[in-house]
Amino acid sequence: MKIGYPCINLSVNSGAKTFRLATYSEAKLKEVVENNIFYLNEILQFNIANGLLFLRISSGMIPFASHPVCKVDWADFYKDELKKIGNIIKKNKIRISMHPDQFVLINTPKDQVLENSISELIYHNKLLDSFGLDCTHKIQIHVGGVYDDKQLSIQRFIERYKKLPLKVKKRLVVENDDRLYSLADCLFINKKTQIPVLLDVFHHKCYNQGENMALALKKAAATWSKSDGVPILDYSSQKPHARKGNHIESINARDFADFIKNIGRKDFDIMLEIKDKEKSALKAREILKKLKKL
DNA sequence: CCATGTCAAGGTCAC
DNA sequence: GTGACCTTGACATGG
Repeated sequence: MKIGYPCINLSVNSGAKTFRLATYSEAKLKEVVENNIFYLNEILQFNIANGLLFLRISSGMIPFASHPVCKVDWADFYKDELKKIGNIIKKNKIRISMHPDQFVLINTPKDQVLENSISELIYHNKLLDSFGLDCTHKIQIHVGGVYDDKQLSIQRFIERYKKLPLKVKKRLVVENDDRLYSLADCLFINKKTQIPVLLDVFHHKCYNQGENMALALKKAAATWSKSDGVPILDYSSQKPHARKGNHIESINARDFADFIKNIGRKDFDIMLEIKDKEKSALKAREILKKLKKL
């Protein structure tokens, strides 16, 4: 069982940079990418030192990678640096995931949105390929919008998924959300496409079809094949006194321990979507040690 | 130097 | 109708 956190680390100087489209230049892109690769290594070193073997890499690694303005063959230009990072990841058995932005919607009715989404997915896959990582390193997306007709929108997801490049399909997993598409919806899509279902534990609590957590875990895990690796979970909890769906600032030790008791002997890698990032990830590791899960 | 409006991209819903 | 929210605030202009 690996514990991870998303994109940035608040203990080390994360240092990742981006810039505005208006100031785009090839030189600027190269400067920022070089910077981002350097700081990714800093985060990896922190993780290795602290036993955090799961990491979500920011989609902003290569700014504008999928935008027409970007003519730089960054994968080739930085191939040695990217391979070096990949070797560190592989040597230390770290698992990587990515989560494209909210603009990636393969079930959209709009051609332009679909085109942008596919370009963005190809970029994510290319980055993971550039590290030399296999397809257990996943890209997670949501089903998308409802567009006033949920059944039709699910059907569109299925058809669009089938037409994606093979390598993208092998990396993609679909995640239940907190309002529109539940675990049951994702499982239906899995039946038609075999896409693995990533269970977001918090979203499942927000929106479900009555499956208790133990059953939800079992059903989601069953959609992952050997080549997909250990099933991944996203874990968070409700921020007290905030709007439903807001993520908590720091992990609640008792809730997490209670949750872990549902998983039985099954293995999962857990991504903590919690505001204080690596701090909660370290706490989670301590809790797992006490429960003898590590 | 610092405050703050704005940033490639979508869609939903609480208010 | 607006704005917060979603994996993450950071950039850059104007004062």
